[in-house]
Amino acid sequence: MTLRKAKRIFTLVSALSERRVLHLRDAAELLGVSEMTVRRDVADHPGQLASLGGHIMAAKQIEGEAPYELAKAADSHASAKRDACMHAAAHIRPDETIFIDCGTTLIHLVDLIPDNYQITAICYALNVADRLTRKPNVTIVMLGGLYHPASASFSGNYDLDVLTSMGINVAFLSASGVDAERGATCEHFHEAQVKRKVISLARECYLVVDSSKIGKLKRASFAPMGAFKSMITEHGETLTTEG
Amino acid sequence: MTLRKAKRIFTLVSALSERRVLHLRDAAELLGVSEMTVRRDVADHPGQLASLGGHIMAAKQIEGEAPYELAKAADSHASAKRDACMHAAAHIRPDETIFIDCGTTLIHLVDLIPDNYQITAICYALNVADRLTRKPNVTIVMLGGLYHPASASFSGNYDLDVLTSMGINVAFLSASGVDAERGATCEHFHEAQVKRKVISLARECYLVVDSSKIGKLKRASFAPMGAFKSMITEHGETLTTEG
DNA sequence: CAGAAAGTGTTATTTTAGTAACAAAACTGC
DNA sequence: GCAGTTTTGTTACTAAAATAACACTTTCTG
Repeated sequence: MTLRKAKRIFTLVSALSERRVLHLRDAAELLGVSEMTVRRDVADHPGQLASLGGHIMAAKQIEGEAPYELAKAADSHASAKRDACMHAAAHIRPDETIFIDCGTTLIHLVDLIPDNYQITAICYALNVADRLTRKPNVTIVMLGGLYHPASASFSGNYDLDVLTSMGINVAFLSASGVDAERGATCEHFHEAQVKRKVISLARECYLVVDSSKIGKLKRASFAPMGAFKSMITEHGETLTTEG
Repeated sequence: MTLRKAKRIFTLVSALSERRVLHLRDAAELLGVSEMTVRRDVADHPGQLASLGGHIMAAKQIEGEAPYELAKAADSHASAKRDACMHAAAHIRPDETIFIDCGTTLIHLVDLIPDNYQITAICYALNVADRLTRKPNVTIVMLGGLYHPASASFSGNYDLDVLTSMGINVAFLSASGVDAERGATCEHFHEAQVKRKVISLARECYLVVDSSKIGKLKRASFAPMGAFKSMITEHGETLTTEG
């Protein structure tokens, strides 16, 4: 690839980081080349650029496998997750502080926060934070640390202190495995650490999962079922036995 | 709007949360209506859905004013910022730990990190973190805290301790104002706090700005020019007088 | 229940996007 | 500088998308 062409690609990618879509016509003008050349440039860089109905955009924006690695399995049971979150949303109340767990399940819950609710939301996953920024009246508190691509989440001891200094009204937790005997489990140990801390601090905890998780057991255990006020799936809310 | 139509919109929005784009044809089939009706549905809900060359997608995905408020002024001096970052990129070395400041300038620097470099990157802005996740060999450390939409950055006292425990080889700082006498300044006080801490810890600090910032003075002062090894603009590197 | 209004599907038409083929220009290594 | 290659632009063509017009159906209203 020539230097000139590489420069064009770079200019395009840069332009797309500002304006999300660019019409072929405008791109051609921007680069000072013909539309055909832009088409060819885009076709030669399927990893970075994509063309869609005369417009070009960043490939990541349209390829399913989005910003985070976790997108791989994201779509599985998506509608069940969404339905579960619709039930969970009933526990979101204005002027309260909520905790939103990582994973792909609770993303849907963020979308369901009413725009007029004044909410403080605590999270520790990049995809959750990103989604929260679109809510006009939500104050976001993020727990930082080392990034884990598998769950787009962060881990760090320092931030657990932040949690202690906050009053959490409602915590929405997700899990990769739910077992009546052995409780809720997840894949990553650093997540379990955060979950446990949150559960110990929050006034109400809800486990939000799609029903495919029931009966599964994963490596990192973080809570017995009794720790939750209820388990919420696409079928509705189930009070946990301990009450 | 009829209930039927509302249901269709919901189905569409849901489908788009899984697959990012949906062809008109597929959408029509999914909804069991004609393509024309889908077109009309999309046209009637400009806030949620958008059509682009025969494909429909979530409006937010293509509307410029994206995830962060800072997108508003993002494009001003974009090419100058990019050029400045190309000069700054010369100071990125493999196997080192770098700090990347918030703002729209250093986003370009992230794009310029070579894919084969094993880098640890510390940041405290959502847009920077998001961009960093696309780099295959970068370990990300994020400083969390309270989210500030204006700069997409986080602030919190807790996280400054994380910095102390890390060895920072190179810090890339940005600024909204650069004044030979009064040094580097920015808009937000919480940013200045982080910047100061980083400058006190890093082995090498570079100020990366486009030249439009020179001569300007903003509210929050964070360092004299001598604190930086050099100032890098689109015109290249300028050694600061103190050396 | 009649009439109006809104919603939907079909067809025809215009516009735009995608493709292919070839010629012109620019770059490459002698 | 010259043969060969690559890159780019132009044109003509094909496929697809956007629009408009109209007929038909459903829903709403009094």
